[in-house]
Amino acid sequence: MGVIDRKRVAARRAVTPAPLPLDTILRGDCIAAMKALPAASIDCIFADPPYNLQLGGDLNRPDGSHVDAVTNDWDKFDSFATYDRFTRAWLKEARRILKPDGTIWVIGSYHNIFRVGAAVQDLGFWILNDIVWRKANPMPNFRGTRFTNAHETLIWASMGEKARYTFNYRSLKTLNDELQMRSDWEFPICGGPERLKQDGVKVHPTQKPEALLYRILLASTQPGDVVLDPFFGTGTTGAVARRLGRRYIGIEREDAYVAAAEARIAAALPLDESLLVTMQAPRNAPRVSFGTLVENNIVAPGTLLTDAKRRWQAVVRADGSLACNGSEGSIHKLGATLQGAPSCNGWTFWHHQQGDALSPIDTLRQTWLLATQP
Amino acid sequence: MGVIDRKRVAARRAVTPAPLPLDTILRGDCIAAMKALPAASIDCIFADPPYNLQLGGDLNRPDGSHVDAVTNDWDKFDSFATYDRFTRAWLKEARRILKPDGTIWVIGSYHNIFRVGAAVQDLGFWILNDIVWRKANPMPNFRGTRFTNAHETLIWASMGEKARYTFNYRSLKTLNDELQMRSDWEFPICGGPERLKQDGVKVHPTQKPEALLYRILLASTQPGDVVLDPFFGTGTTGAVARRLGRRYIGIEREDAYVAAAEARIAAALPLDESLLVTMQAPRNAPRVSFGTLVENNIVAPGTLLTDAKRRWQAVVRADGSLACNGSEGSIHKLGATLQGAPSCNGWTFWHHQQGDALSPIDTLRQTWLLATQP
DNA sequence: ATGAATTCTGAATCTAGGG
DNA sequence: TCCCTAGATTCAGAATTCA
Repeated sequence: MGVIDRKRVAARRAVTPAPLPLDTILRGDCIAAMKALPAASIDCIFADPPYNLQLGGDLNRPDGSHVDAVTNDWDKFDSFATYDRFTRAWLKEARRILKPDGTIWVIGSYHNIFRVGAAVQDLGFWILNDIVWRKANPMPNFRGTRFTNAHETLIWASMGEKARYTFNYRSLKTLNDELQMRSDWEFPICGGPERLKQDGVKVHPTQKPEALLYRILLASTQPGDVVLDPFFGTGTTGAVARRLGRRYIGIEREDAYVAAAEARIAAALPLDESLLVTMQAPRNAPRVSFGTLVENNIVAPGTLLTDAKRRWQAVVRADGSLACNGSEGSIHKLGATLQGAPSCNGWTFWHHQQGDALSPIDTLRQTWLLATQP
Repeated sequence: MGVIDRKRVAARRAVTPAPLPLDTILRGDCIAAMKALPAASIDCIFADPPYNLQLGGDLNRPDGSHVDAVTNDWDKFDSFATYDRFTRAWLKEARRILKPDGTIWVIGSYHNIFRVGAAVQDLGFWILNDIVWRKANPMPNFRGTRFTNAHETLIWASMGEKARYTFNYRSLKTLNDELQMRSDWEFPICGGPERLKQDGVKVHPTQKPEALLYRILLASTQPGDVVLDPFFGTGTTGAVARRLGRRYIGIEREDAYVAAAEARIAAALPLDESLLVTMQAPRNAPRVSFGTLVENNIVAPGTLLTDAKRRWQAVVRADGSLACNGSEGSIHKLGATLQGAPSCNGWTFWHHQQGDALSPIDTLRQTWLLATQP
């Protein structure tokens, strides 16, 4: 449970097993290929499995054997069961190779996403969000028989309820003009120069836009992390991973897709490392205690602090504790006590006189950090 | 498979069985109550079952106030297996009492919707659409640990692949300014005078907005059709059905909810036709973040931006943040920091080289809007 | 009375680290 | 594993209070 900080990220990267086939495309069946990868070795998985049950050619049984051509007459229950077996088989392997603090993304439509989501939960993953990709330019419903199918759904899950995971909250908030990123994302469908074509014909029927993978990888991975895509197709995941300084492993069965993906990724330009520095959460800054400021006489014992509305006034004591009206405690504890609140961030609650105005003591901490950090 | 025309609708209404308890609320367990209804007698079902939220401890806002969460007993289930049994039991009864050309709607969140969707498919329903309700004003993620959970999902299904169903395509297109209605709908959450309160406290923790039911009933029922809601709550379905000239049957266990629903429905007035026109919301221009331009490579990471007088030069980073002389932040924040101003419109402050001249980055946003908007 | 400012609240699987 | 403490964290709209 919780978001991973940088120290921990560095520690876990150091133990990444050596034999991973980094930045390559493994040709073949995704379940067999995943079986050959070491356990707990992957930071993030993005999976775009086949959507439509009637595309029988895309289905394999858990043992790897091919499912014979599905006709229009196939029995409905049987086909759902077949799809479920396939889904649970590849998800199980995905779970085996993910690190304990890794996450998995799966994209789908109403044809398959409910089955995928139930399987994700049944296998012990813990859903963090479902994300809606709103298509800016979806294909209309030509016959006027339903609502325009204008979105697809992504599921984002960690390894379990208590598992840690990476979520670059500050980066995403910055990306969204200082508003929390929501669970509904709008992107155009993949077209224009980005859409891979061969002799004027699109190479892959469901090529995903790079903007979608850009947001996914920026949100849930760190530079250097290993991203696996078991349904690699024409390699959108690999191209974006390379641009963003992440390592990728792709798995793909069709030779034509592999060839297109390799050319495409080779042409993708990695961003300069300095550009991959993103906004960091304050929790990743070194911790400074209030006592440090007192010890260094940034705040002298005897200084009077008040809240923003001057309802309470407390005196700083020699050990960095505060005292007010017979109550005492740390900057946090006393703030909580006085307000009758369960908790309180003392850094922003307590203020000191700064000329005519009041200034939160957090500014003193920032000054101290700037002065002491290299 | 297909949309029902009016003649066929008239024919099927003629054989509606007599003993239906129309426009009443049945008090009790939804499965038992449905068992007492005749088979193939209902035109449409709207179901808002418990979501099985599985909340942890208490949650406080950053200002210390407490979040009033859904802690009701009716939302507690032992396990996924228990929830699945409950779901399949009520869906099975729903299927029995629906007419062959009826449809069912179920709303849920990522906690339960995948299980519901899989059950819907397993029981032989045919999913017509999944619909996303985008909340205009969702509760934020206070801890910064995930994406803001800003939507809920609806499943709309017919009785089978070949089943007929009602879809008022023209009505919905008119409602949507002569554009096909899409699968993503935006409404505010239920609040204001519409939200039922008793002594200042909300009567029901999850009251749905009437606008949502309005669109559902307008899309998938005809005047006079019978709409069943097995989780009636405070009767949003009944109130809207009455306004739109549909008949309703509600099922609800909690006496307090039943009483509130009865009073509410009695006060609901059939809607004047002129009001239908005014209920169309104007489509406001979508907000575009600077990050959108970066994600879509309109502005590449590494691009240099300056202010109009070239006093400062900043580099665009991968998450859409800017960096300049050791300062960093969003286009707005960094502009404010450099100028020592409290705020700054980054769109007009920052410029990029355009031939020999400088051009504000707002022009890039305008170009993007023109290219992506219909 | 009117507008500005402040407060309140909504289906939420909502922390991290050390002892 | 439990307990304790530090301290990081929110958006839109409606309701209410204040000037």
